[in-house]
Amino acid sequence: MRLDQFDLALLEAVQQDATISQQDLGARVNLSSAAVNRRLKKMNMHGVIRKTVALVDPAHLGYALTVITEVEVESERLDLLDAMKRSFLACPQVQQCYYVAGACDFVLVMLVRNMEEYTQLTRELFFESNNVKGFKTLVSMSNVKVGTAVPVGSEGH
Amino acid sequence: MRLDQFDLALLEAVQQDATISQQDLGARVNLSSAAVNRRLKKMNMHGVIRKTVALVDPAHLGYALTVITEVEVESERLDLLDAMKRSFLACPQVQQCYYVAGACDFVLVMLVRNMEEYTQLTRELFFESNNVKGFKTLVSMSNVKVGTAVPVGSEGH
DNA sequence: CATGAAAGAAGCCGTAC
DNA sequence: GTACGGCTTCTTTCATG
Repeated sequence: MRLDQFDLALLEAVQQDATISQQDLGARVNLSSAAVNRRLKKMNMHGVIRKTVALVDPAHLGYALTVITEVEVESERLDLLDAMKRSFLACPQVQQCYYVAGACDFVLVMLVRNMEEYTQLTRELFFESNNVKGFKTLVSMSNVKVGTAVPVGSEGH
Repeated sequence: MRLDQFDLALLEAVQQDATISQQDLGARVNLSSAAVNRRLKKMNMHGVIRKTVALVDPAHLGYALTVITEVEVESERLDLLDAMKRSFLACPQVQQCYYVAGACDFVLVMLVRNMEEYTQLTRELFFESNNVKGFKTLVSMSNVKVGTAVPVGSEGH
């Protein structure tokens, strides 16, 4: 799908705040509310906009700790990797999981209430998998930036 | 702010899809649309819901690569660290940045169009800071999970 | 104090131009 | 692309347990 300057301007706006009314969006990008409606609907259908969600502050739900875990696997056998991926996907505390090339194999970003909860999770996710050679834990002291906005237009030099 | 079962059920729903109408939400949790409206407004004001945003598919904007970078700093002097944090915050390709305890000091999750863009960013962010001892690059081969939903209720173990 | 019902305001979205 | 109009959704008020 081809995106013009109007689409990009709309994407930039709704990535910051999806509650802005379509006529306010129109005023911002110089378009009628009907045109805004059509463009947003199109981008939703084409998957440019994956979904619209509320972002919840983890602290208000007791999730005080962000932990990053680098996991090294024993075997790269596809069925074993898939089983691991599935267990990471199913775990609600796992916010993100990347399968990476490099020194380790998986990088996980997790949200936990306390260290006990993390310890418990490492048992479930790593020890019980029987395919984890080792893992390294990095505890976040400061979540400097936790963003969701994809760069739009010419921001990225 | 104290959250009851209704609030938690609403949070769980709007974290998945914030476009559901308030009366549909009400039907789901057994509450009138007016009550849903009041509760959502309250949680917005108290910061339990930080914001509501559209999630954009990076691939549709040409951002094909996810790169994780572990940065080791030269000096832990506060003013130098702050300057680094600011530069990470200001960089739109940096999706997340954590200041961590452990083997390295910063973990960055970045979204780039290609390796050239990443190389260019490492120059701007790391070499020009004059406070980076070294960094390790992990390229994601598969974004297994990139979620935003904070666990709610008894999902956690 | 939070709820549900109902009325008024605001926003969405199809049709026409 | 814009302008209009019906229809849905939101939001406030008010009486109630």
